This record gives sequence, C-alpha cells and structure tokens, in this order.
Amino acid sequence: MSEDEWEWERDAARWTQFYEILRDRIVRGEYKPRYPIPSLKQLEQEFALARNTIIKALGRLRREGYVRTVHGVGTFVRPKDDWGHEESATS
Amino acid sequence: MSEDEWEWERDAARWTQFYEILRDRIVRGEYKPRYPIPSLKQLEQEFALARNTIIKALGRLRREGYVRTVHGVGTFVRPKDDWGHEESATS
DNA sequence: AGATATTTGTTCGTATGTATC
DNA sequence: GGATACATACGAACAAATATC
Repeated sequence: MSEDEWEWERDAARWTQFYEILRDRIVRGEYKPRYPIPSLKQLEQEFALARNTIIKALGRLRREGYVRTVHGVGTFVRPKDDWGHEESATS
Repeated sequence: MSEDEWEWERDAARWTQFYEILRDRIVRGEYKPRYPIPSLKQLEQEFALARNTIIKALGRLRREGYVRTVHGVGTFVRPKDDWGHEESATS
C-alpha cells in the first residue's frame, strides 16, 4: 500500500492522465465488468486528487462506455462490448 | 438552443459586458427575486466564458445588491428594494 | 419506521499557470 | 508591467439517492 506520490506529467492535464490510468485498469481487467470501481473517496486518497478532478475523468469514461454510474451506489465497469461506444443502452 | 457566439465588444472588458447582461436580465424580470440565477457551470456554457470571469461579474452584482450568494447552493436575485445599494442586510 | 452512514452529484470559493493585449 | 481571460486544480458546503442498522 501507500504507493503514493503519483508522478503527474506536466504537459498533460491531470484529469486526463487519471482517466488513462483508470481506463487501463479496466482494459487490463484489474477492474472487472459488472464490478464497482473504488469510490470517489478511495480514489481521492489513492491518487491524492480533488473530488472534482476525479468526477471529470469519470465523466469521460462514462461517455465512452467504459463505466456506468448509479447515484448513491457506485460506478460499475460495463461489458467489453460497450467500450468505446460513445453511449449505448446496455447495463 | 445554442444561441452561441456572443458578440463581445472589443472596447470593454468581457466581465463588464457580462455583468450588464445579467443585470439587465434581473431588471427585466427574466431572473426573478428570490429565485436562483443559472449556476456557474450553466453560465460558463451559455456564454462560453471562463469561471473566473463569471465570478468577477457576480462579485459586482453582489456588491451592488442585485444578488446574494450562498456557498454550495446558488446565487439568488434579491428584492428590488435592495438593488443598487452597495450592501444591505436584507435577505 | 427511523436514524445513520455511504456514495454520487452539484454548487460556490480560491488559487495558480499561461497567454494575450 | 498591468489588466484581462482561459484552463486547470484544490477545497468546501450542500443536496440527493441508496444502503445499513
């Protein structure tokens, strides 16, 4: 634990780099379809990022079909077939 | 929708022009007393302005008694009696 | 049923870096 | 140099939806 100290690049926005990290974890299977990714609070702590920054990255993952969010519950990885689809209707 | 493309004058600061637009909307009654004006995010989108620019305009509206802001909630139009008063204590 | 905790969502506040005029 | 304006990022307050006890 406490990897801490993420090395954020200076030439790219943090929320974009963070988006890529999460997307990689999904694609690599570290976060599996139908399961929730860590909560905002956990992500805030793991990456030492502000809530808003995380939400911005999740918004992109959502738009691109990688995750689905349920208010008050969590954010879940969607089936592979949905990835990169800019919106679909599947679970 | 998507009026987009506001014609900003070149000879006046944008935040001043924007302040005048909001003030007009209040005076004309488009934004009514006791009701909230659009959120920062909405105003950012409607006018394609930076957050800071909007906040600067709201600061003047606040100082002149047109609106009252509650952190985390919104910015509300004040009663007509308060307009142009450089600060009062009314709601 | 009710109270509390968790989680996501929205809102305003502030600060910094960069670029432009 | 100063004022303006944009993008980014952190912080904080408040709210809504859900889950748990």
